[in-house]
Amino acid sequence: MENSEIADVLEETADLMEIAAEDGFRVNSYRKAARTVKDYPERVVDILADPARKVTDIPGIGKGLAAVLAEIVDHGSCERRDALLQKFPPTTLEFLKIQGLGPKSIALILEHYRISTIDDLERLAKEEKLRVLPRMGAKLEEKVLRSIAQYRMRSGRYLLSYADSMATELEAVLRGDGVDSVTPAGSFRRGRETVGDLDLLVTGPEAAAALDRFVAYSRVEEVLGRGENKASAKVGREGLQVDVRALPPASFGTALQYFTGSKDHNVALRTRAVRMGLKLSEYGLFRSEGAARVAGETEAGVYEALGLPWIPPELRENSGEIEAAEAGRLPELVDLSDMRGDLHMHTVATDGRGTLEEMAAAARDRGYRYIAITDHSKALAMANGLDEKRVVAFARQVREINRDGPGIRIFSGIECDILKDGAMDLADDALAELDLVIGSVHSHMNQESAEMTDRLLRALACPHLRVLGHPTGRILLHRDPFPFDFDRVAAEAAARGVWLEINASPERLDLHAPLIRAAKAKGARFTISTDAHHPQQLANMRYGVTMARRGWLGKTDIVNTLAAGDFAAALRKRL
DNA sequence: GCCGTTTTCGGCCCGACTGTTTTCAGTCG
Repeated sequence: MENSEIADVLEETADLMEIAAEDGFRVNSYRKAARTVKDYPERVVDILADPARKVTDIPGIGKGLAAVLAEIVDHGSCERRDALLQKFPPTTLEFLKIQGLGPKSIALILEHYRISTIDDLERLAKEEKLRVLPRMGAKLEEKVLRSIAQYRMRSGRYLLSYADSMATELEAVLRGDGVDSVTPAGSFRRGRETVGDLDLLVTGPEAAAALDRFVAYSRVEEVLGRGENKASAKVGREGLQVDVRALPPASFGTALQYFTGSKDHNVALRTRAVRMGLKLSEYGLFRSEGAARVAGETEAGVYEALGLPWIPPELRENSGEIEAAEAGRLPELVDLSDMRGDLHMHTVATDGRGTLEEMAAAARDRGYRYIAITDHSKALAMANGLDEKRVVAFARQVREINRDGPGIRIFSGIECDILKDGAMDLADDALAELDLVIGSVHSHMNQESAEMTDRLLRALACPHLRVLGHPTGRILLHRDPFPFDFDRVAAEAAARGVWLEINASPERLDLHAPLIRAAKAKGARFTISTDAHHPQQLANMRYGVTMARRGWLGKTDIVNTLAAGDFAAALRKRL
């Protein structure tokens, strides 16, 4: 059983407990455990199976949840969940996804009506049967019907790149006379690979007017709320929820800190503030006694007043960053400007849209010193993948181009399929002709964990392999990572000098933060590459850098920050 | 249910907005 499946069961149990009006703090413990388990670099199953290990060493897992984890691993559920499911059928959990309905309202509805599906709920609202319940009225029925329509239309999460373009679009709408700044916050600012909504902070004497422009914007589909200081709306055909807040300059720093989150990071900071005799809210940092303001104008000032250096948003997940900040051991994070080359891209030779020359020119324009052209191998027949003969010809072509001085160093490469049994898709002597071999899994992704682990370990043993491409194979919002023993593979890659790719394609962003940190702990080194299929997609590098930052990586962890000569030297010597 | 530089018991972050109400509970972030 994978950690993500365990996390799902915990999360579902928490939902049920909440509807059953169980103690909120206990519910919170389950939710926290779900998050921790989901991101934990090791499989909980393996820890439970190892008599020398204790799951209670995982933060947030105590005696009670340890027993629950054992139950879940043992038979897919736990006693508490089973009991609650007797009262609340699993389909009623979907009601929580309907905006406007929380656990209290759902419990109330279920108390009065025997319904179990969203369709039932819709019928109740249409027949005006909700308004007879206490604290419910016509407005709520309308809202429920609208939310149900939206629920049926989409998954509720959006790619980081989509939020990015929306933020840019709305910044232009919000700017105007008397608006000093428009700043995105939230999970977007932390660089999460998907976001649920977008938070924009506006300051300036005419910030209220910016709210007016926002709710009147032509691409706003539905206004969810409009108060003095805040407006919320669904924007665009996809219905991304955007919250815009107008702020006074005196509290901009605390507001930016607060709305950037994460929730867990904020809770930890507030707890720290309380211990120091302070109170932190989005309006400022105050003394508990007398309420004198201590900080608030700048984010750095807030952290400073709490005895900490400023913490980069990408690290704010309450996963050790506060402790590291306190000890003066925050990492010096890699920056987009550190990148010297892009090592994974495709051309018209296979399924790319640009020629080799166009890709090289676009890379040169970005200021890169080198690139690797890495088209597909023959197993991807659909993409017209290269066979041995074409590989040899391609390597020769690149040598000739480099002799002509193209203004950027070009390395000949391949994204070679790792076949079902872990063999490489191309013969050794063909691979030996190339400067850079990336190995990637594109097929048979439903193998059992043990089989996939063996497959990857065998691939790592290929002496020509230099990079493991998009290591987990996930496609965001579409395909889960394939299961394998990541720690073992990362350790083996480190031992053999194979670099792990951080694939910057917005649909992949693979590896992601928890795995990057786990791999670094095993001694792994990394590449960040775009997997571009079009010259414009080279710009996606920034998302890959964001993932690396979220994984606490510095410049020295990433080989394509090396100068061209040093990188070429690193290519030649594999351990 | 977790956790401990005030603690093994008693805390656990804080506030805006909405709708349904005549003072506030529920939802949301």
